[in-house]
Amino acid sequence: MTSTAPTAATPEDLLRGVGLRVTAPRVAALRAVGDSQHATADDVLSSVRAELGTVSVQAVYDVLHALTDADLLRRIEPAGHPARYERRTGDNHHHVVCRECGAIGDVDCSVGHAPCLTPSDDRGFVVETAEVTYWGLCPDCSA
Amino acid sequence: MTSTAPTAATPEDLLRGVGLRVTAPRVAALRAVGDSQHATADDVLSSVRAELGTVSVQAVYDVLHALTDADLLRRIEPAGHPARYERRTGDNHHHVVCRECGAIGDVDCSVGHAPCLTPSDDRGFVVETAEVTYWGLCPDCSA
DNA sequence: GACCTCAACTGGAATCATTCCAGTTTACGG
DNA sequence: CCGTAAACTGGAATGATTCCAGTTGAGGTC
Repeated sequence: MTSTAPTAATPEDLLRGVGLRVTAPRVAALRAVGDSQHATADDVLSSVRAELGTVSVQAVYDVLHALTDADLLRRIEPAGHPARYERRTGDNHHHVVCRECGAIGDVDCSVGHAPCLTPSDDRGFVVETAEVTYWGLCPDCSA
Repeated sequence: MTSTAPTAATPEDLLRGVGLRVTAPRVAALRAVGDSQHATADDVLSSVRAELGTVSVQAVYDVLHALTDADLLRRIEPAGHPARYERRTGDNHHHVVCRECGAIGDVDCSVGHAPCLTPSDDRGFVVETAEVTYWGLCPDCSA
């Protein structure tokens, strides 16, 4: 039982919706990320293998890339920790990352309307996105 | 020797100031990072070797860690790119990172007083720092 | 100014997430 | 039901960084 959002679309529908072929690894991966918040590629690999049997490492990376490119998943890459994936896309929310174990929590943009979104001086860069990361210790590790 | 203004501290003074032994690799690394803004470990390795001859890879990583721990350097770790180091520490300024080449620019905190510094909901995490990264294309790569 | 000790350095092997490659399978439009 | 591009397989390679065991040297002590 997943989040009963207005978009209660099945993985199959989601894939078709963005014009991607419906394959077992993709369906399984999409479900795996939905079930466990902020799963790593390795987590996804385990889940998918548990469900389907033999699936190559490469397949999972391919799938995660395809889904990320199609905006069905969002990739989070905290410095010093393997990348993690989540289903919440589109809303620009941020993350708290545990320095110890790499655990991640979602944080909605506090000031309401994307605060730091425009740099004071863009240094000639064409800025596309702003990303806020909070670093600290998760409940478990701060014991 | 000439005891100059406190702001114009030599690498040697900086090292002694934080209680670190003064060694050739450290002095050279400190200078290398100061000269080229946002140098990678590899950049530093090259500079240090150009100055001193043979220096081990490990020595440079050790040095960069020691200097970062002592707050003489700040480490920036942009997702998908090797870590970079800078001399500006203490002030919480942020960075623009080029998606293409990994080039980095400094950005002072726009809204003046650390805007997103407190998450709306800390999820039980003990939050220590907030980090803002702007992603885009540098002047060269946006051509 | 020689001595001692632990921090710092050497060099080579190992790690880990991720990607590259060449060949095989499969979804799905025609 | 067929053909083809897109997906997947499995194994080797990459690249930044770290681990390890042994050697060197900075700087306090006498």
